[in-house]
Amino acid sequence: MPYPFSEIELKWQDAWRASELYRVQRDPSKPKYFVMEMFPYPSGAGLHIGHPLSYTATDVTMRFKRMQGFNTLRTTGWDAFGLPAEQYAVKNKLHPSITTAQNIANFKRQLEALGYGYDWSREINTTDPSYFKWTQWIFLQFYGSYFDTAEQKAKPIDGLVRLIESHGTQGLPCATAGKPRHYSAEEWHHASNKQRADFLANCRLAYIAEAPVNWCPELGTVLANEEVPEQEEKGFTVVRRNMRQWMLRITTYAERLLQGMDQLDWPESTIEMQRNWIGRSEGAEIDFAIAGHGENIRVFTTRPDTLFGATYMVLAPEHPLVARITTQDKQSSVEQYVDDVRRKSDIERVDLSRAKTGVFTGAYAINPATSQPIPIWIADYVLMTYGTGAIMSVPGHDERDFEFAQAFGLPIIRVVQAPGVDANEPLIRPFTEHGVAVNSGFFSDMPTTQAKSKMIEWLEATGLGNRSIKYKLRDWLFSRQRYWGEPFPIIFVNDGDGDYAKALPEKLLPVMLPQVESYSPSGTGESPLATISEWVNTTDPTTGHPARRETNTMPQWAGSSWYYLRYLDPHNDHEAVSKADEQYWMPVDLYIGGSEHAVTHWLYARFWHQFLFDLGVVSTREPFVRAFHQGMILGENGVKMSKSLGNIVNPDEFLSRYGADTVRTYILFLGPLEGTKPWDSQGINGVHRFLNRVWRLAATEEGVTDLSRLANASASPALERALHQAIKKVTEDIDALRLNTAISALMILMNAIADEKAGIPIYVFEALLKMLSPFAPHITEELWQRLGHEDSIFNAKWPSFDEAKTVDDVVTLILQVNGKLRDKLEVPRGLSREDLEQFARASASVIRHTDGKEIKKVIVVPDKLVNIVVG
RNA sequence: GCCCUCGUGGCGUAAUUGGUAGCCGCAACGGACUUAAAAUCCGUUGGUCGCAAGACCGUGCCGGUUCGACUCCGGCCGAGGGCACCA
Repeated sequence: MPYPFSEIELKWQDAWRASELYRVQRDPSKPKYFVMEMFPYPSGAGLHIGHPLSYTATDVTMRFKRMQGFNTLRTTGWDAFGLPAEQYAVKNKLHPSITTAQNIANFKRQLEALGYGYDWSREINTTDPSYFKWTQWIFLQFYGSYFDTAEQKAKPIDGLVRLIESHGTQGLPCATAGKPRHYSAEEWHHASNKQRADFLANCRLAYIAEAPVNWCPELGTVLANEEVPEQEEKGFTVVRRNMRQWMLRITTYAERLLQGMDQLDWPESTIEMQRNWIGRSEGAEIDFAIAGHGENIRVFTTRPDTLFGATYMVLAPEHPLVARITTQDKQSSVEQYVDDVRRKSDIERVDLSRAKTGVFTGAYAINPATSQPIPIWIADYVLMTYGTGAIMSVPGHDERDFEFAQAFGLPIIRVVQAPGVDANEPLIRPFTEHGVAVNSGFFSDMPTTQAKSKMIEWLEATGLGNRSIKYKLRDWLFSRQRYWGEPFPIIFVNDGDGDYAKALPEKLLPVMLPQVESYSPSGTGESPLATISEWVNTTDPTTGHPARRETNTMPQWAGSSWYYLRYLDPHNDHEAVSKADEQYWMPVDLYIGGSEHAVTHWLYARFWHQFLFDLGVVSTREPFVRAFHQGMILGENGVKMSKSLGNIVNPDEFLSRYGADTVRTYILFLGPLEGTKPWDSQGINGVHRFLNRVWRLAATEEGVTDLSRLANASASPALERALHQAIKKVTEDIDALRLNTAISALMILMNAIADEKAGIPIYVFEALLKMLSPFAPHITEELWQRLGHEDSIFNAKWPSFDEAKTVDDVVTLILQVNGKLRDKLEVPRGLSREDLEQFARASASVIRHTDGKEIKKVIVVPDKLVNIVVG
């Protein structure tokens, strides 16, 4: 009969709730530890077995750190805006806040049943107006800021306005979108509100742009990326269509986001992924004159050393110069091509297997190195969104250019020599690696690295170009055409001059979602909010002019990009987080989340945090010093759990059969936290047996306390050693999140206790309980109480170990001949090399294998092994 | 195509980071207890050969470095994840 877990677990969950055991406050006398997991989206399906993996890992860490004397903060909340609630609302005409509240209640019940030590007084909910008020507030800060390119930080836009008032808009130290028209100080003075607003819109870190969305004409709605395949399967068409969107200028932080990762204790693969996502490239921008035009084409290249090999140029079809340089006779073919490209879907465009396409514009540029005319083509393999939207093509040393040149019979010349290849031999494939420059005028014979920097020097000296760094990272599309999201605190004012965007004053936050009749899409692609004219039409609260509200809503990322800060001060109604709380608790010491958030969520949150750092809202440059990805738990058949495969593991079943302590411990025992591993419903027996064995050390199966096995004595040397080894291993393993081996170490200690013939020393048993308590909090708290303790085990001190007591004074000496194991010997620790060698030579087995052979060498590793090498 | 991670018993895994491969569990088998079953406890369990002592093989495959390689290096095969014409 198993121990009475259900009774015990309910008892302690109630007791902890009543005593507010996990409620924490700032306490400058103690070091803090702030641990968190990715907060959940409260879906209608409830928890599945994957959720408790990261939650239990953080719970273990919290309890462990707490017992080590840290003031530990752990809480949770709800990432509750988002699509499923909205879709449910569309179907059932029920406000999403109602289903959200139901789902949260259900999730919370399940989390409590698992015995997690959350400080529920800090629970947050992204859809709560008291929360999203501050999400909107942060958006207003983005809107009210520009990025100072000289100081590499965000600053209030008011400062920029003062600069413009005195100096005009030329040469502002400010990252802008596009090429805005310029104003002198004088012109600015006379400009209209709209003109000023339009200019400043280009400088703000939150700005409006036309950006492509997934438009589904049949449904009359815009689809999220993850909805596209689903709807296409149903036979609906999805096309790219430009719509007015809010963007966040994350690109200005590219360099800082890159450099900030240097000090982070994050999975190497995640840092690598963020690095690739940011995609920094060093190179040069070079101007090519267009023959017969006054204008230049500016290109970006990472291989300026190959300039002599540029035999043609390619512009992106969307490049603004295309229309101007195309010659009369090429007009129709160019227009046809541009049109074709626009029609092509994303999937088609990124299909790498398809042959290169493009057309000649009829125009020529002058290669500034060779002074030779080279044809200008347009092709869709050049993207308008990267670099300058134009390239110099060096077919000899670039895969794509080579392919294109072959397809259209363009000249291919060699300007970088591969080792051991004749400089004049024709290229049969592009040589893209580094080598030595050839056929490159006075750059010839230089190794690639040197040729690059010399070429840049030459370009800068002649004014033809300059050193340049580009990033793949794009600005963040920050709006959705949906109902269930944070409304933007923005209105479009019409003061007779035309519409322009304007921030609502802070005191009008939060901007609430209106009640609507229908949550269905408006049909025009706009959000359902656009259909509510009494909400949309308003007046500018400062001037009284008529105005319209922004009808887009924020994406789900908005609320999750800063929630960790709100945990620190969740009820503050006059600031997002107080300075005192932020300075005490930040940074997050450990953040456990799935790898699906490795780039997006963690990059976005870092961006917001760095921005808030510039504003002085937070005092750390990075939010999460240590991050960790839990792996995935697969179904019993070893494949990903899914509804359609019917292999979803429901934790409720195991909770009722084995109890929360067993489920918690087993889920971590399954394997390394970061690994992907299948669920095995048989294996849980082992952990359950282990907890039962612990229970029976101090109680009967029926639940009656029985301390007869315990004794107020000291442990045998073997048990004493096992104890100190276990403390060492469990302590180090929990710190390193090797939770599976920590549990295994506890089982080994349990086995050693079982082997103890005399009474089990109480201090050994108590140490076992303390070390087990982060994993199995209920059973250990219960036994702790039965031992006579009045205070919670989680207020007890984590056991410490004595390194000297972890080692035996006898070691197993390994005897090898030619590296092969031949004998083992128990010998006292600390023998000299000579003594060890003597033991080895005396071994019968060693003698048998060395007999009659010449001993060439003897390797002795003290306290470990002797290896005799014979010829 | 490029980048990253990983390949160990029937299964999940472990191995002080170059020094006994298989710890801890699951499953299986044998035994004790029981009228019986469950639970519990004790034992066996990488493979081949052998009565045994023991020998040989064995960490995806091939090669290298080393007295010694799951661990380091090179090449290949396989699985998973990320990126995707980024000049």
